Amino acid sequence: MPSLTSVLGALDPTSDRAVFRQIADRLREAIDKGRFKEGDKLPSETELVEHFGVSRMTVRNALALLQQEGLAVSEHGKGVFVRPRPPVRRLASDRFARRHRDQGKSAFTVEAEAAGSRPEVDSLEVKEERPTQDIAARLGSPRKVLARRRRYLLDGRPVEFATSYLPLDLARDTPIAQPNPGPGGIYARLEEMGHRLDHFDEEIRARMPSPAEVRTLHLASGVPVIHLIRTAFDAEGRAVEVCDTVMAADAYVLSYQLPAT
Amino acid sequence: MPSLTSVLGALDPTSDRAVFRQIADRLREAIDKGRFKEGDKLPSETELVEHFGVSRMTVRNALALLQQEGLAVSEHGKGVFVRPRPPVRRLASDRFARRHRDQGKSAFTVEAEAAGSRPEVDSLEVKEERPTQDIAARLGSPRKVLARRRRYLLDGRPVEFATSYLPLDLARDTPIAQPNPGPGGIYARLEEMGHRLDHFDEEIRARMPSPAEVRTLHLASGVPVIHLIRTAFDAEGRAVEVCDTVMAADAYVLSYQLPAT
DNA sequence: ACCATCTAGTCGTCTAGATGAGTTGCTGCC
DNA sequence: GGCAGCAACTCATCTAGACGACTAGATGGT
Repeated sequence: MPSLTSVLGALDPTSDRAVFRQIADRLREAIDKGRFKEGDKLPSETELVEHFGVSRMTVRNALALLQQEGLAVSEHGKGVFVRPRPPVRRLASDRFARRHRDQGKSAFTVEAEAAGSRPEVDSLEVKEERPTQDIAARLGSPRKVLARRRRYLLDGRPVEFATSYLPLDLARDTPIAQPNPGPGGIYARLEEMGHRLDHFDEEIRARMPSPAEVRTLHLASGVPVIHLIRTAFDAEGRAVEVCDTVMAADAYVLSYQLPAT
Repeated sequence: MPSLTSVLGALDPTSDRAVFRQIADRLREAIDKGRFKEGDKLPSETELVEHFGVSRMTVRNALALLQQEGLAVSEHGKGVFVRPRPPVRRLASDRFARRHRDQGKSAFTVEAEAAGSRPEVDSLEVKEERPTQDIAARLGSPRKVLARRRRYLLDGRPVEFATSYLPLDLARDTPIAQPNPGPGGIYARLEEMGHRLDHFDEEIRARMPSPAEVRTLHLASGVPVIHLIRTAFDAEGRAVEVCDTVMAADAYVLSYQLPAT
């Protein structure tokens, strides 16, 4: 067990950089250099207080900084740990290709099982609603919409929360209004109903999660979300579905292939 | 001027929710309801201390929470303000289409001026380097690469930092190795040199910024970054360029159009 | 009119404690 | 051996106060 001094060094009293930032710097360096690896426990607050000769609030400020940066997570009663990087799921831009729609399982399930993970879907809710202004504008201002909400989990960890909106006049009394819309999902049903899909628009934003999103996705502090809004258009140019997805950013890499036209 | 009580209400002493979280909840509600608008000053720490009857650290914890959520920013000596949402720049998936490459200006400059903003590019650096393992793998393991670094600003605000990597054997002694590669940028030069571009791969991640990125992009706390890695392939399937871009997430919406094949 | 200075108000940093609550492992009883 | 309970350690929350640094407006002199 190397001494704390050899791992963290000491503070520079002549520096005008705040002490808690210097402590965070030392810890960050140690993590970057591999002195602490993913999942390792960092020195306890008490140990850092004694090592650097500062008060506990100063040490806590330093640790809070690392958590905001997404480098560390604290666990009450246990310690502060280097944040483990969960395996990421790669979303290819052809994930809605027709050739992926023939199977009975959802794209999420197929991909997850192929990657050796245990997929789950919960919070399934299907209901009719008045659309928000934004959703209504994207769908051509329907009075009401069908909303399909669900949460996706990998190996028990929630990673994504999605809501699909469809104009109610289009979805009412169809399999799309059922909790399970059948093989190939709602896109297969839409095509069967004569809405041949032409293209999708996807808008991507990144931001910090709301408190509700932190609860739903069990997000550690320092983990942003990716907010993806996809609109599906049929061959007549009508927007037939808007899917609003919030993803834990540490669980995803989005991948797009663009032709160089 | 409405009283603080009418805007913020009081705490619930029977709740087991931490006091600083309750204070943050009250402030967040007030912001959501429009009682405080973008750019408005929140009550000072002293005012909140007196209103809620708690110590200053408790109030500061509450305000820190709002800043982590990206809802507020503090300004030393002035106060804590509801974070203004800067106008976002939308990046379309056809932004590298040939038809956009004819003009003398860069895509960034043209788009920014069209949107009425004042674009700048700085930190221009062009040099030869040994590639990192990741870049090397994407480019077919060249021994050395040409790296082109630049930072983009809109109306004086830095919004994006990008580095392009090209295999050195391909870029050496060409206009691409010049600070200004000429009209249409390096993609026009690559095509002139016989590398007809075929397609781009883009990988998108979101995460919290490193301290270096906070400095380079002047990021407020609670603002994540979007990390985009684009690889350009020529008609022979060779990777001719990798562009590594870090964007302030509050300044961008990425937009992709996907065919429903 | 201009500018330097003062001052009140603001957030930033740090100290030194107290109490509470979750986790873990040990100890001693059965 | 098994288990209940205790002790030690962890982070979470909160208090009360001190000093520093930055901002902006008021003051007053040139």
